[in-house]
Amino acid sequence: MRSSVYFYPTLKETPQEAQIASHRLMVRTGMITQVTSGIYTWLPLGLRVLKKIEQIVREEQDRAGSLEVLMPTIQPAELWERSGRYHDYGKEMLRMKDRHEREMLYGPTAEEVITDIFARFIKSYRDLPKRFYNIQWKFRDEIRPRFGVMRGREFLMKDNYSFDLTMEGAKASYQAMLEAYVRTFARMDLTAIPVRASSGAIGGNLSHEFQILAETGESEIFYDAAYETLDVTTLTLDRLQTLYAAADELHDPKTCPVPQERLKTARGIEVGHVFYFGTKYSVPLGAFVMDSDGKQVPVEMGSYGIGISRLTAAIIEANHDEAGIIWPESVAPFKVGLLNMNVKNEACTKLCDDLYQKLLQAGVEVLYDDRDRGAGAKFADMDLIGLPWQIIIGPRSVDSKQCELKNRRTGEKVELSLEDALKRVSR
RNA sequence: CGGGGUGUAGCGCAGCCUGGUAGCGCGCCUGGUUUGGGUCCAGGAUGUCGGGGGUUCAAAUCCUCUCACCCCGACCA
Repeated sequence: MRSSVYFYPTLKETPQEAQIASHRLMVRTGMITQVTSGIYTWLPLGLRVLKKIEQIVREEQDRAGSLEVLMPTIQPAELWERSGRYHDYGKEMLRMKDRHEREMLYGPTAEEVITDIFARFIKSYRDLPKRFYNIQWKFRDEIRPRFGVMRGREFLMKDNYSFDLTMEGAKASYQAMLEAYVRTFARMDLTAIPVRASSGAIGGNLSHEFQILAETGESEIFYDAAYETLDVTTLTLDRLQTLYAAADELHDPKTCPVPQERLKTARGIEVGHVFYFGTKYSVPLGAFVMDSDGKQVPVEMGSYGIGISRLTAAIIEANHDEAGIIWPESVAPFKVGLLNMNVKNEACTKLCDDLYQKLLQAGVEVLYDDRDRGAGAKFADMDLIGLPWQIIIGPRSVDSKQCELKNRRTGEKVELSLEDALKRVSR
């Protein structure tokens, strides 16, 4: 993509409403722009990141044996009256009426819709287990939206719902999701620790939140120091249940089993939440199957959320410096920034254009800064946007046939041939 | 919802106390200059001063109502 035709309105100054690093940087890089409180437009650069995160989440959900569906953003109140949540949910639910005066709502979550679908189509234990997920915009009319997309009112969430015949089956689903989550976050270079949590409005009795440790996290968490040396890739539910980690609302110093010297405290950003809630929805919404004895039994359910739009902000919180964002390669909007130091120098521009074409042919996602701007402005913009690699070509490259390759994270710069730079970023 | 704050050019802000021609920096446009860390020079454009009502000869400024946004808290994926 050429900068001259792309759209990423970068700002030198920080808009006053942006208080935390991720919000500041998302606005300054032109990833998002606010429409009204807690509601944002995703501009091209931000949307690329959002889609990459979404795709990683999707791949890991698929790998875990879940089936993607797409449920609507608007739901009828009637469904929620059946589950009993229409009145319980309170003001956080955005309600509206259609032209026939029927009560509708902008879905804050989708237990009712998916459970109803299950109930209508699945009748036998032989069809279990089943897990359905969808990646869709949700709306919760937060009391106080803040921190940009970290706590927006409209947000993109992956929500997965598991249906099992037995509680043991439900625990296996829960375990599968735990594993999927660990893999998902690891692919974004994030370490998210699962902590015990209250199950809130969704209800149930087994629940973990995935927290990314960050200064600006909204919740305080308490955890066993053993977490710090934990190999999350082999984490099982049983092992997890022996470890102590709790968010502030569940932590009680009097009953905490961890000795003081091993108890750690930190702030965390909740990026995922897993629940087991048994038959809370299957009974009222009629999600019963016939078991092998010919009896109708309600299915055991769980639900599993990942805040995709929030993850964008959380990744930035965990990956930035004074100059700007430092994207992990897996979610970077482009892998490489190509900087033409002097667009009026024809030989220099030809070198850049040629390398740009080769990068495209090699399938490398590249943002080519071909604008007629000062060198300093280009460096500053590129550091701000935080693409993992920068290839810098100037008039001096014309004779030397060398360019500079800079690693945004380490700041390391090396002089090398154009061919070697191409090879280096193509792998 | 309680407490606090802010609305003046696209962005960041000054002006308001003490009423009298609406300003600065960045950005934007034109021309030139510069081109390896936000070049420099000259010229230029851009405002329902959040909105309504009031006081006054005169309101960005005073009074009043209202709207929006932000921060702290309670709440929460």
